[in-house]
Amino acid sequence: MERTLSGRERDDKVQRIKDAALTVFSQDGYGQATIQDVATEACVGKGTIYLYFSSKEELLDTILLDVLEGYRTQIEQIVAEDGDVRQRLRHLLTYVLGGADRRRRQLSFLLRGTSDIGGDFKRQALRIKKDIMEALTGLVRAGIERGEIRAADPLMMAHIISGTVESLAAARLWEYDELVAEADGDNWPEELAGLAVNCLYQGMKP
Amino acid sequence: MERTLSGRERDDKVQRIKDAALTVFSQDGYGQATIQDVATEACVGKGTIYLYFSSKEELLDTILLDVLEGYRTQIEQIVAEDGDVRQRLRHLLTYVLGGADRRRRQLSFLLRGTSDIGGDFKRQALRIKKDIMEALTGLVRAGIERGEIRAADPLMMAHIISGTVESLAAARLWEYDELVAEADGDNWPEELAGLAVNCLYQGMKP
Amino acid sequence: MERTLSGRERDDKVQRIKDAALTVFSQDGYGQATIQDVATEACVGKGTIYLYFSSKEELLDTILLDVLEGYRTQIEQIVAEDGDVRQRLRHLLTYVLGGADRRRRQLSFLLRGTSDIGGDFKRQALRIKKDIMEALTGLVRAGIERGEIRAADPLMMAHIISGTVESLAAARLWEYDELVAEADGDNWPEELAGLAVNCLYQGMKP
Amino acid sequence: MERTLSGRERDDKVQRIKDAALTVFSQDGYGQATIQDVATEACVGKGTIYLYFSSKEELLDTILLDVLEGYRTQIEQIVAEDGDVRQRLRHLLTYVLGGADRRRRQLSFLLRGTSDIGGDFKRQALRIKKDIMEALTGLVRAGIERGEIRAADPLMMAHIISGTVESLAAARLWEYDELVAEADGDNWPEELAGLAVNCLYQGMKP
DNA sequence: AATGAATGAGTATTCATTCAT
DNA sequence: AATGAATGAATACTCATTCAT
Repeated sequence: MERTLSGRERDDKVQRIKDAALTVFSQDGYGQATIQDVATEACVGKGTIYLYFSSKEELLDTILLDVLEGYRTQIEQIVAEDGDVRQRLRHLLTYVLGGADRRRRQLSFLLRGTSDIGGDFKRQALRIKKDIMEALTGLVRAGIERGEIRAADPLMMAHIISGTVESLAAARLWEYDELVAEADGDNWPEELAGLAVNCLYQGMKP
Repeated sequence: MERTLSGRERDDKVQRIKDAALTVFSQDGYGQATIQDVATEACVGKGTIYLYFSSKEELLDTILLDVLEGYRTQIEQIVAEDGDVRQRLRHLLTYVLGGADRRRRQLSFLLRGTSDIGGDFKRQALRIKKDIMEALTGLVRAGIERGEIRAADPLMMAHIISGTVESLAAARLWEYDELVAEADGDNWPEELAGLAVNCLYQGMKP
Repeated sequence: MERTLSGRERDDKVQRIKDAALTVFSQDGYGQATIQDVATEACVGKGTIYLYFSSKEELLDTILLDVLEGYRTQIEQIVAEDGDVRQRLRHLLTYVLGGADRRRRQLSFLLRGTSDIGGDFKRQALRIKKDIMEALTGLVRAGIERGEIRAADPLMMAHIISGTVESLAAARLWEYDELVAEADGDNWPEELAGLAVNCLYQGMKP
Repeated sequence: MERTLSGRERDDKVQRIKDAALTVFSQDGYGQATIQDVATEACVGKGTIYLYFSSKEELLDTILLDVLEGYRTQIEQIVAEDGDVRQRLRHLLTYVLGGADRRRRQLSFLLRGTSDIGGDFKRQALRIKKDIMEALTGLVRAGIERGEIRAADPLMMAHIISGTVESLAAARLWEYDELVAEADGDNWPEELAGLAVNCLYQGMKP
């Protein structure tokens, strides 16, 4: 009867637990959610979770890093695309604003989730944030080199881009303004992304 | 014969408790912080806190709203100033980026920890966020009317402003990039604000 | 301005506090009732109660003893009356069953209140209970001497009397049977008392 | 793979907790007893109690109802016996007065502590008390039909019986009179029961 | 004498974690 | 490997009691 889980089976179970944790934590908040909740959502026993994660906090850290890394990967990929920078920027915004429930849960995590994390993990999270900023800075630099973007402080521009993305994402998540709340066309994320990029490009000067 | 706290005395004590809670919550996170920690920091007994707040969560909600309202008030004030809009924008950024420890604690609070908040409070918090967005939108509209800003979607521009501010503030708080981390002149917030406003105005188009 | 309460004033206040405690304790139970509840009901400050009672428990003990002593006094008085024993028994029952709200609160105390009392007080309470049983025993003995009651164990008869009284009183208090619940004539306590005494006298033998 | 408590195991544990609670509550009173006391007495962890009872109060209610129901069951059984009513009455008294420590604890419980019970539970408790009174009333009616007992108000007679039993039981519990306190023969409960029944039958009339 | 603000000891309750099966 | 019953550390919250005014 003794049997060892194949790597594939193991990975499936771990993923199921992480998905459940993402759902439950983003719904109730890390503090309110219980391990039992996660276990129930994942259709496993409480004890099983401890076979794969040493503590509730490690579970939190893991999925936070997962989400962050997912973003980094995706953003780095978009940044590395061929073609003009403006198009890549539109991709970026479309990616963050689009996506269905699962992405929204992830976003909810990113935008508020750092309240219960320990110092050891914080460093990794900041490392990833830095990576993302660097990717954006690189994108700006590429635009300047290609003559698509005017020569200005690339890091500041990266902040402007990143901040705009996050602000729109938050608005979408909490639904606090019309720009995002009332968007309902089939491809509203793309349209919104286009609008945002236009604004970013032209600046505020008349 | 009687001994009832005057309004002033009462307010002082309440403020002491809120300050202590802000300090402790922003340091350890709401979940980790204990009421005893707050009481010790405020130099009062545990029970005293419950004379003024019905629960730990009410204390959290109260200071979160306080901080948010403080920001709203200040921002609305800056937005209502006379003079050109560009100058007001610089003020705004300087205000958020500047400030000493207390302001940093508040920021840390805003940018972290909405993981443990309940539905009733959430509505108020979003109401305030909306107010802030509306104030910014108004500022953009004023700029357009005055011919200082080109005619574009004011709400999108407000997002760009708000996002930029938050991104820079977060960078300052978590110290994850050089732009902010290495700023050390006497008036770096102002200089950074100026730089940001320039970028915002001119846009990315070459 | 310094002034000492006259004995009369002092007694009034003590009585007000005891009345309030009787009301509150019998309503909510000693465990649930708070000193603040008692103070509010008595229209005094919390601190004032501690001028006259050293602790919540002493307050409980005091009113329990008060109630018990009131019963003892009343019963000893009835037992000492002139005239035939049967008449005195009717008085006794009428006294316990009759009386308005205040008496009911007292009863509620007597019939359930011994759950939270300490050992030191218990002795006094039992002393009084014993006194009451002795008074009843004496009444039976008097009846036997007068030829009104057949010669049998007087203590057992005292138990029968006392038990009957308590059982009817409890039924009235908790309203769990028709005999008492539906009594509503103007002088139902007397009628019920008469019925009980008849039954007690004639016994069950056919 | 699985490990779920069988019904039997579960019942055993629940019973152990209820026994412990009965012991502790009757010793120290509900208010003074702590859940830790009960857990220690039951040789389980504090948390285990909450696996089977949702609160301290539910535990109290449960054992109170258990004890009451035990009495009801036993009394209804005795009442339903064959043979003459007088004999059944003796059984009844012997049952209540006799019994070893466990029964005394139960009695102590019934006669003390209804000071902390809530409204929902109260109804059930009164329902049971009513059932007991009805059983006694039925016994009296049976006696009347059989010609063993004179025709009189059966409910009043039930009160007389019930009151006598309780009065004697209380005397035994608190040991406040000689009738019960000095009883020490091997079968004193039966003798006392016989004496009581004699008195009840013959009445007080000479 | 009277008061009620302040206090902290005391406790019910929760829940992450363990471990026998 | 998987489970969930058992556990007790940890903590929010209550309230009797004190004491400055």
